[in-house]
Amino acid sequence: MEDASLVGTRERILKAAELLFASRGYAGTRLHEIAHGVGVQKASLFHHFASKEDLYRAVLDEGHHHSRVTLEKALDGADTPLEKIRALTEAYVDMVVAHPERTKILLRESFGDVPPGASRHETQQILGMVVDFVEDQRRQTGNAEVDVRALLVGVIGMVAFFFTSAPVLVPAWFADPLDADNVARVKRLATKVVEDGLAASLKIPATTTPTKVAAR
Amino acid sequence: MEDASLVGTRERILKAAELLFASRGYAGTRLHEIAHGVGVQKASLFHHFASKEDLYRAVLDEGHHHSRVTLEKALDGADTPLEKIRALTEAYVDMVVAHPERTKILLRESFGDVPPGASRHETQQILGMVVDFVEDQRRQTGNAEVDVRALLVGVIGMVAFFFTSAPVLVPAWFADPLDADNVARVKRLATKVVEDGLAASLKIPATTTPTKVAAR
DNA sequence: GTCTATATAGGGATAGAC
DNA sequence: GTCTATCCCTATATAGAC
Repeated sequence: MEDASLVGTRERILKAAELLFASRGYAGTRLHEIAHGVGVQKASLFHHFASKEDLYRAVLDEGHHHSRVTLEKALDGADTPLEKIRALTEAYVDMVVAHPERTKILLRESFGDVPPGASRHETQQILGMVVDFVEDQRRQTGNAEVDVRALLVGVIGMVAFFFTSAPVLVPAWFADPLDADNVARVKRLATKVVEDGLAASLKIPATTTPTKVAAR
Repeated sequence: MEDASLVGTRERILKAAELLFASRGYAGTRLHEIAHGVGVQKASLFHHFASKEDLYRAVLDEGHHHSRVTLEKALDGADTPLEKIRALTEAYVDMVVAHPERTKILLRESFGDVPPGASRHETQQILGMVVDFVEDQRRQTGNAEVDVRALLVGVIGMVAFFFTSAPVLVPAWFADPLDADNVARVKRLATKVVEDGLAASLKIPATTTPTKVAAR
């Protein structure tokens, strides 16, 4: 972590923009709010970014890049297929927890909440990467009965929604949704869903003893 | 289903507004688009609703009301606790499938995408109703190890994301996401997650034979 | 109850001094 | 590279005829 005063204005704008785009959406965010968040005048933003749309795309690109790197690293860092899948799942949860705003923006992307010009290309590539890997494994075992895509989409929805939306919807339910307990809880749930879902396909032993969610 | 020409203009406005608010969000939706969807002039909207915000709230209220009625009906229509929980899960999936736009709007609500005045009161009440029921059952078995709230939030995220966001994100993956096959698939996955998650608490036998997702 | 015309405000973007 | 001042457009909302 570097001293905030040492990072360039461009970076501080990106950060403030990410925060606001996440909570208000593209159309709902006002440039003067972003400027205010940075502590600068609205007009100054245009020195760093050509337009609001350009700024949004920069935020989006950063998110895509980070996601891709994180997931690739998880995939490369583990050895066996089972370990890779576990690493992938945990890395995703960790990523969401570490960057809930970014996650929210990517979720918004999946709502069609994007400026006119933007495409879903990047996200599609990243999801494709994950699915390709899992399907590769699946093909080797010859099992065709699991829909990897549906499972992936379901788990993403589960994890992302839990950490980004639940706090807004029912703030009283999870005092601090990002605390270690909750993270562990969701990680366990996600891992279980993934592994049970893929058990038959990947010859993973089903983890399901009737769910005992151990206290921390 | 009534003839479209027989429903009042107010209802047709609500419907067009729901569609647009769902896909573009509150801030991203223009009143003239809604008017165009109805086939009427922009100014005419103000005869039926005092303001854009008022219209949005009406759409939201309708969604809340329908959700509450649907879930209450599912709860009342089943006998044993296990059947009630299954009915609840299936009813939720069916509701999402039948009204993806409404679902998207409620998801947006959980993003904080609401006009200044709105509150999350209604949604909180509905979620509370479900949780209260499940926790009631849980208390009778004395098991304290499952976090019903986390499970509920997770499943909602999984189901809602699958049907509303996945089609936008990766349209190529699910030719028709709302078709019977996909619905069955998700229903099975959701039911499994719920029942495995609650198995220990409700003395439900764990369903987990290593997941075999039967072809239709 | 719907229309045309218009008022008004606010937001994105630019000009140009410093 | 940041500021102040301003342009210009669009979106909500209103007025008032039909």
